[in-house]
Amino acid sequence: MNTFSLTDPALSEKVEGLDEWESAVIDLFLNAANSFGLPKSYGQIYGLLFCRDQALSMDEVMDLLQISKGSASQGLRALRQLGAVSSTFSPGDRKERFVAEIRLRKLVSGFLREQADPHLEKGVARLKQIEGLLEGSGSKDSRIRGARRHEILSGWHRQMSRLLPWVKMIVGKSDRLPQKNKD
Amino acid sequence: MNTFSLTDPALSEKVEGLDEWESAVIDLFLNAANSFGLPKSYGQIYGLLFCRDQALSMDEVMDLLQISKGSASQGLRALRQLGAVSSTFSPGDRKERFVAEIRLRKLVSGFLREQADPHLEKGVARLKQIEGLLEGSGSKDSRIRGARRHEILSGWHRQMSRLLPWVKMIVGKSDRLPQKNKD
DNA sequence: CAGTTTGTTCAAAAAATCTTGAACAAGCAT
DNA sequence: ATGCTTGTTCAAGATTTTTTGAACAAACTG
Repeated sequence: MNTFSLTDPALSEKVEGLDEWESAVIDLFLNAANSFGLPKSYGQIYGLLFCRDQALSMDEVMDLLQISKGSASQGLRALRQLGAVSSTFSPGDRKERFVAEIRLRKLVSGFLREQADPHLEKGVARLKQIEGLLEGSGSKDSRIRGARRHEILSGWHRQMSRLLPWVKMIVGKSDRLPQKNKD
Repeated sequence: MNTFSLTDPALSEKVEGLDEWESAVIDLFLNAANSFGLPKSYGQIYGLLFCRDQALSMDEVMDLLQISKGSASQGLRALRQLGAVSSTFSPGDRKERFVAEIRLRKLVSGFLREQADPHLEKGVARLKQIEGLLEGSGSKDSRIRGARRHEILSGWHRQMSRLLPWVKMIVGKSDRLPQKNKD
């Protein structure tokens, strides 16, 4: 299936199957991933797939981005978990192939589902823990102050919980004016 | 003004001026800071100030959290920059004292202003750069594909730009029903 | 079944990030 | 001015996170 030998010396300079604009897009996503708290390699992988029309195999991702097997494997898995890439098995080929999800709404809601929602849930637990600690030690003054803070945090939690669904709705809906989109 | 000597040996065990619930709240913010991509110490500092009614000096922050001068100084400066803490100079005292901003809307809008807005601006530059690169090298096919991707990215940028104002509005407004708030 | 191909895992190396503390600057008080 | 207090800076050290690649498992192939 592979038409050239794995040890072909002519291959050593075959790097850079990327157009300039593709490198720029990949770099853009690298930076974006960084500021979302995701590893740079995730951004690179997503960026590469975003640029391409056809699905790429893990090998191709490794070659084009010059990253290790481990990074490619872990990155693709995490991106699929986030809903940012999906994979297909073309029949008659054992390779799994990957494409980027390009609907912003899907990306955002996947990100929120995986990152924000868990934090909100842990928040509930934390608030209960603090509530418990309030009975314990400390002066009466401190306990009153603690109760106030607990209320504030509960309010924040409530507001954030209400915000997230709005975000999911607003993004991908082109404001609120109905407008053709191919979603 | 300071009633005890700086070298008072009785002070060496005076650590832990924190109630249990305060430690829990500080830990909560430590984790929150982490997931927002901010250093843990920023979270600790904010958490401590959040717990307290009176403004604290940098020294007090250092002592109570057991962090270094450098961390305290940088953390407080960054938090002020984010609008998460504000400082006052009480007359007759040379120390600067800090309090936490507890209005969620202020916190969110400060965060967005400092973190999201700059990225959107850099995004514009990046898009223009890609646009330029599209003229350059690559097959005609590639250039068409690149132009498509550029459109998609522009659309995303537009949507994110529209989203942020909504977030700033929704948070702190208790849904959209008018309701008394002391902002 | 032995040999391939494909993908995962994880411990160790590399890289990025955060923290520390000593040196420094600025301003007040004596 | 001299000494004290307060706060900043930044290079070096500590810590955390990410990447690598070799060993492994699974599934197909001939």
